Amino acid sequence: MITSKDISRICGVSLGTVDRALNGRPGISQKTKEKILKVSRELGYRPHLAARSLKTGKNWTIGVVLFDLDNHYFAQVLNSLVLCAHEEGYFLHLTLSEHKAERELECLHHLVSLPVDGLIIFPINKGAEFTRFTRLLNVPLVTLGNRVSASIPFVSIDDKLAMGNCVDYLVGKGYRRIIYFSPPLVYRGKENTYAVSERYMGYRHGMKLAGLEPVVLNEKHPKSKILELTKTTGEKTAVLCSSDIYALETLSILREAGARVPEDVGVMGFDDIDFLAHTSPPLSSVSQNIDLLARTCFNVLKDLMEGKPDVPQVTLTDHRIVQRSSV
Amino acid sequence: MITSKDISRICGVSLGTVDRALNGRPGISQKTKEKILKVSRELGYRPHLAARSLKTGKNWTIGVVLFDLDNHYFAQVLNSLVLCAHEEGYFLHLTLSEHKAERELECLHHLVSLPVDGLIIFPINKGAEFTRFTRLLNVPLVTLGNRVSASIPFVSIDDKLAMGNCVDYLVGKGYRRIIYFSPPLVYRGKENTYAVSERYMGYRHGMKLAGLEPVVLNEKHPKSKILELTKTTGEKTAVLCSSDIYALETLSILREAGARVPEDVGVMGFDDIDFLAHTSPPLSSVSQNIDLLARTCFNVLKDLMEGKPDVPQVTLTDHRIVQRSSV
DNA sequence: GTGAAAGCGCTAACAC
DNA sequence: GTGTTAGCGCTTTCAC
Repeated sequence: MITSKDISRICGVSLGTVDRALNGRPGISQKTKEKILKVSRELGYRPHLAARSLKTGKNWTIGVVLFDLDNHYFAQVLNSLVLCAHEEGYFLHLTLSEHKAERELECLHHLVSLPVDGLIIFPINKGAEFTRFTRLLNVPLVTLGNRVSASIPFVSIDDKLAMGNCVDYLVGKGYRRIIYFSPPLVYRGKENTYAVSERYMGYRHGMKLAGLEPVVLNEKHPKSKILELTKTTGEKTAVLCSSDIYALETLSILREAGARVPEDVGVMGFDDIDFLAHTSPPLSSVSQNIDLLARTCFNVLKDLMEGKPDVPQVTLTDHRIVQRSSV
Repeated sequence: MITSKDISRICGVSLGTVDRALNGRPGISQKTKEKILKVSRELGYRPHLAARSLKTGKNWTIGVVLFDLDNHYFAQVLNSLVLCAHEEGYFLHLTLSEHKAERELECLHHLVSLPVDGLIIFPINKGAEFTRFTRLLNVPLVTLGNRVSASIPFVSIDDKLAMGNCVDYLVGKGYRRIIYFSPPLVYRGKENTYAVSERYMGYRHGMKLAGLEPVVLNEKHPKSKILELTKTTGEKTAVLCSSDIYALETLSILREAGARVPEDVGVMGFDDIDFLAHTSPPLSSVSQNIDLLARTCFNVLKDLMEGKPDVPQVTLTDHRIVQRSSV
């Protein structure tokens, strides 16, 4: 690697002069400047960014902690985050917690030690202890999707409202039996399930308003239960899923059992991952405007990094129901 | 942030002693060691990794350049790469080129300047000039999927062989008209389409061996062409796609037109992204064992970083045909 | 307009 | 066993 010291030696000038040329600072003659720039171009000089950061305290790096990229939704979010960050000159350091609470803490510790200028996480930890932990990190941090506490900035769609809208939408389509399919209860209590809970509350609330009886499905192996619950009863029935992943699963189970969607049973997802238009029938879902979500998240983080006062603790972005033909 | 200097001041010892305690080097009494460890634990001391790297020359960071995460296949690869890297103590710096050749060069420049210890890229650039460019970076580099030149290590499945296997498989199933659906020609020439070309050659080769006439489809808006080509002709017909993305598109088009899959037309994908089991009918495809691919890629890079001699320039990992019910 | 020197936080060689 | 020091590559202040 070629350093500014090399340049200074070769050009027969001091380090200060090299810096003036390279970083466009005043106090240098046109002639020496050109010479230095020429030499550094020829030698392919590139500043050692870590060394620069060490000196300036600015890293131009954001640390990201997700649990995994299995769910394409997170991959889409990550994709948008990389792009937003890049527009502002930042780069991303990516870590995955694999749904392990302890691992998430390790990831955060590591990122802070790098160091990074800010953190974006989709947290699985929760509670007062984790809040204290994040405060001790002493790095601007924004949470996505799962809220941790009132003191940690949070960006998401309004999951509760969105799921309530889904219920309204289904009711408007004439459904009277709306079965809610959400993740197994195993995770509850252990993991941060804020988004999951919000969506569930939205469902409960919507059902209450519609005067309908909630029916919840959250087995690990839901096949028999789904088939039992969706047996034709004369009432128009739909399975409303807390995530597209479950909607895909439901669709497979129903198809295998020979049930027609949406004629016999309606199915609706949530998150609107890219593939839904290609299922049969194309799945209706709730779209999150991921670009906006990522941009908002990044902007909040930027405000925090710049020390702006009164950064909102909660920022909710839009959602909309995507009508396809599964309900 | 709390530094080793802080610790040394608080404990009333020198920096050298703090370092001996913190990094388990010999030449320190049990007593002072314990004291230093206790204090640093209490203060939540974390070494400044960038400063350490500046001194040691080892960064424990791998730079990654992908074009995007839209195709879930790349998200899955990235997921596996993060996990492999983590097992060996490495972290990933992620950049996206968005299919822009110039941007890919920028990403590489940036990553090298950070600096990183190694690079994993899914290249869109190609040719001698790019080969020279990567050599000048002077950082161990492994390419995934798209090969650049004989001098740059390359890890992938054997795309040509795999696509040839697909043809054999379809022929074995009685298909006599096998239409190949691959990306629009627009990219050819501009972008590195090594993987795409290999797959295409595998198709041509397989068809030749089977004594069948190749039919290729690569329009940007393939709808009318697909419907025309798959009109029942008495011959058993399948659409073999160069990527699952196209298979999903084909499936949608056929469904919309009322064609039955696989009764009227067979469809087969390539890459086996997670969702295929959930389409209707579930899509047959070629599975890449992504974990193995990622691990292999990382191992090759590790060998390069450790300066091992005779690191293979080409490493091909396994593939297998996943039989579902679309053909 | 240019040079010299200090220092970011860390490690490691050397002195005592 | 412990302290001192130099230096990784960079920026920045101060002196000339």
